Amino acid sequence: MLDIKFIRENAEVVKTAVKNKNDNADINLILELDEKKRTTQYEYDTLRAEQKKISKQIPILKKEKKDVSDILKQMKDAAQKLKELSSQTSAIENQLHQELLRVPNIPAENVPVGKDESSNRFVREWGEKRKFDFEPKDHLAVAEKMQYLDFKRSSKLSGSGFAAYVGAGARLERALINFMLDFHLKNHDYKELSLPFIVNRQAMVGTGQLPKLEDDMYHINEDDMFLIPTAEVPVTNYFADEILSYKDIPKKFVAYSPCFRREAGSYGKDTKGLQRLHQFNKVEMVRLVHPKDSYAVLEEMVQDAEHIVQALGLHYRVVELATGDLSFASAKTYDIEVWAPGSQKYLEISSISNFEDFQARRASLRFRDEDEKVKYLHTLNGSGVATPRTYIALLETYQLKDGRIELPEILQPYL
RNA sequence: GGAGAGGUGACCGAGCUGGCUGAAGGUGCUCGCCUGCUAAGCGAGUGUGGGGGUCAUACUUCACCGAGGGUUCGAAUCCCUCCCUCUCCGCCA
Repeated sequence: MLDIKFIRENAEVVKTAVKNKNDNADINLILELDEKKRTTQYEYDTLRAEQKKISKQIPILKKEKKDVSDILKQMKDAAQKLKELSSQTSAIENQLHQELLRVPNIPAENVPVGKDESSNRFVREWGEKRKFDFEPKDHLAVAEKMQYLDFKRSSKLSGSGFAAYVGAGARLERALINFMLDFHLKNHDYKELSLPFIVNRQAMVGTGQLPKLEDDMYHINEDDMFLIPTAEVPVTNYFADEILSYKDIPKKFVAYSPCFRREAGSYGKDTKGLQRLHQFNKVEMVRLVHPKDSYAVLEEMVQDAEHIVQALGLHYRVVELATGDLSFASAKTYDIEVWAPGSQKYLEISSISNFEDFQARRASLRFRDEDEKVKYLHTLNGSGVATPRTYIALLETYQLKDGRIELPEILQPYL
């Protein structure tokens, strides 16, 4: 969420940002509601102050045995008027709040402006595309030969968009998760969290999935709860509504979770095999940091994720997202795309974002700084990394001519 | 699911026979004093959010005592609904 004061004073900046993000939030409506809210509230505050003042006199007058029936009568009218004003104010306030929750975060200054991923900026790459002396198969073909996956049977259970990992194939998936968690714990000094995979509405609002992206979330009607689309949600909201001390930060967490996404409106788009699933596993990094550090930390997190891909010996490239490709809540995002030689394309396996104070404001994540002032934290998160597409890259990169695969040494202890 | 207890400021904890309570006391924190250093001690200050006001302070006002309603001139205090925590019982693993 953006600060209403900031919007009030920088309306044009915000409007440009909204446009660059291909969003349609109505800033004029917000300004109007803000104005209206302040007027109504001022009226309420003034009358209420008067009411309190007079109310305080009543017991004193009574003590002096004076007649207060006139005052009481007059106060009754004031009370009625106050009731009206207060419900008016809260109605406006509510509407304003709902509108504010729909305003996207402002892209950071150096983010390339552009309407979609075609404007993304290449940052760097690592390794190179593996060369084969035979025609490399795609991951589905490899998986079939190895009997790692069974989509026919998973669809019997849950329809399309779900995977069944079988035998050594299931083990490889689990190996990846454990390897990545251990790697971050040992080499990057993260603290592991294992949190609920089902969260309430407030948590989803806190990280910015709601209200805009509700259609893409799995909702449990009976309890008004949601299956998490990423561990970012429970982990980031972990300290919601608290005021930490500057001594308590930075926080550095890594968490494994399954991720549930309805992927509404993405039919047929790169959905083959493991590419796009309604349920997949991911190891997520989350940082809660002092505002002055967040951009340095962003760079660090990209490298934390890169180290994983490097350890697996997979060729990848890093791109910086253009404004139009940034997510709703993000101010700046890097993607890591791994090379899948069988499919002959790069697959996004990690998205690392700085949200600045956007999520912190929604979830009320604050800290008391050295100067005693209460400030919003900056939040960041990044995949470290998502398993299905890493799985694809592994199968395709390490396949042998005879159809078997030879996985990197570093995974061996987990297999 | 049933019975009981409870949810108050960064934290702990009073108040809960309605007005003098934004809220005692303590801890923590900040500043000062004291101390050879450390610890202890002494003094002062210290809630969050919004509005008005100011160059900025000052000042002023409103909201907030789990959430939402209600009663009342006036509610942390009374009533209703819901949520959460703890203890016991039941149920399932």
